[in-house]
Amino acid sequence: MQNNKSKTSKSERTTAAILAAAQGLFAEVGYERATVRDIAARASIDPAMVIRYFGSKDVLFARAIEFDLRLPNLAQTELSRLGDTLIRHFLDLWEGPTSGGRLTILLRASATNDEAAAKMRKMFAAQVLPMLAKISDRGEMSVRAGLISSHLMGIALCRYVLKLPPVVSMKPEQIVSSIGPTLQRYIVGPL
Amino acid sequence: MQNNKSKTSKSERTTAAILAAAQGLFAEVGYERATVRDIAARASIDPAMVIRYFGSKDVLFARAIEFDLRLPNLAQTELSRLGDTLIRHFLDLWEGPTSGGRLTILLRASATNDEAAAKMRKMFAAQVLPMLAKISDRGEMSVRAGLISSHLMGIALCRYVLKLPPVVSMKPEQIVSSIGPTLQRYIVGPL
DNA sequence: GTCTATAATTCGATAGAC
DNA sequence: GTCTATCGAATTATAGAC
Repeated sequence: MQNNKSKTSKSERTTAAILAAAQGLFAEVGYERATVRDIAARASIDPAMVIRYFGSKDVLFARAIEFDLRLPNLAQTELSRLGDTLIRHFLDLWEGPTSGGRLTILLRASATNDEAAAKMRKMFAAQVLPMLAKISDRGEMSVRAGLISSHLMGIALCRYVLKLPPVVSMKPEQIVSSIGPTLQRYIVGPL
Repeated sequence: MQNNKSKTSKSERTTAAILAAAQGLFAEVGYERATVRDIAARASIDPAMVIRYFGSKDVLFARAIEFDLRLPNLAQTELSRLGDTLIRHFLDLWEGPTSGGRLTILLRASATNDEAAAKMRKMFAAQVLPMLAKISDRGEMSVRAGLISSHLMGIALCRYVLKLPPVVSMKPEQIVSSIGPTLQRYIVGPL
């Protein structure tokens, strides 16, 4: 009959619903506490369908954290505003609708799941390091990248996972003006 | 017969062995993946003894993360060296034999376990905030504490949990000289 | 494609012999 | 105090009816 209003088949919509439900639950409670049953319930389908469509919980998890970072092109950024641009982009990433949830999943999981921690290290080596290497040829760029990543990951941890009150209630602009200068120094200043 | 070479009873030694094994496993794989059976195996005792001595896995976990922070007395520190002193003490704490393991347990677990996350928030409110309040009456001390905590937690996460190569291989003195000035600004500088 | 029923493990926790 | 045996609940995953 083909009387669906969209071009997506029912199975495609079901798959998407499962994935969305899984991302939500993984982000909220982590890998181990997010059961297949709970994911199915949130997607309003049968638990058996989750396995049917994805094969296993492990595969579903791998799919849920699958994405690329889309870092900003700092090569086109005014030299004096590198720090500001970096932290602003970071906040947009985490608080945007697309990747925010997946990043929270990954961060939460990487504390106990080695597959997730490995993905973190891989993203660092494959994306963060090259991005910084492009804008500066100062020495010890990997150390600089480490310092920057540490600060940014700490913000994400306190704001989105631990929910430390003062960090949660800070407005994005306040974060930018406070942390931007620090990142600026880590990029081009003295160590 | 009382022919033990030490004054500690066997039950006390067993309890200590269980607690040590639990701390090790909790630190390595987190709360959910550390099973009572594995903990017992590491302590070379029967799984039933774990429950007998501690009542439940939850209680055992609570005992494993039980400690106080012993923060430095910054009130006696030269004003210009507050940042240095803070990061140096932080590193000593994490890399020392006494509390390092427990802190790793707590950090790892707090990503997925709400009890652990609540303890983190409690430690922040009960110890970190008052410490900073003592040395400065500038405005927005809770924001300053949040910035400092974010950076420090990020270092711990990248160095002891995610094991990001450049952060792991940094020497303590390099961390102090890089991050000290940042913390100094977060304590007494402009936001 | 969907769901019921259940297999196969694994978990924390308990009962009771010794 | 210690260990064997096991319970009951929860988990992922599968088989098969519809």
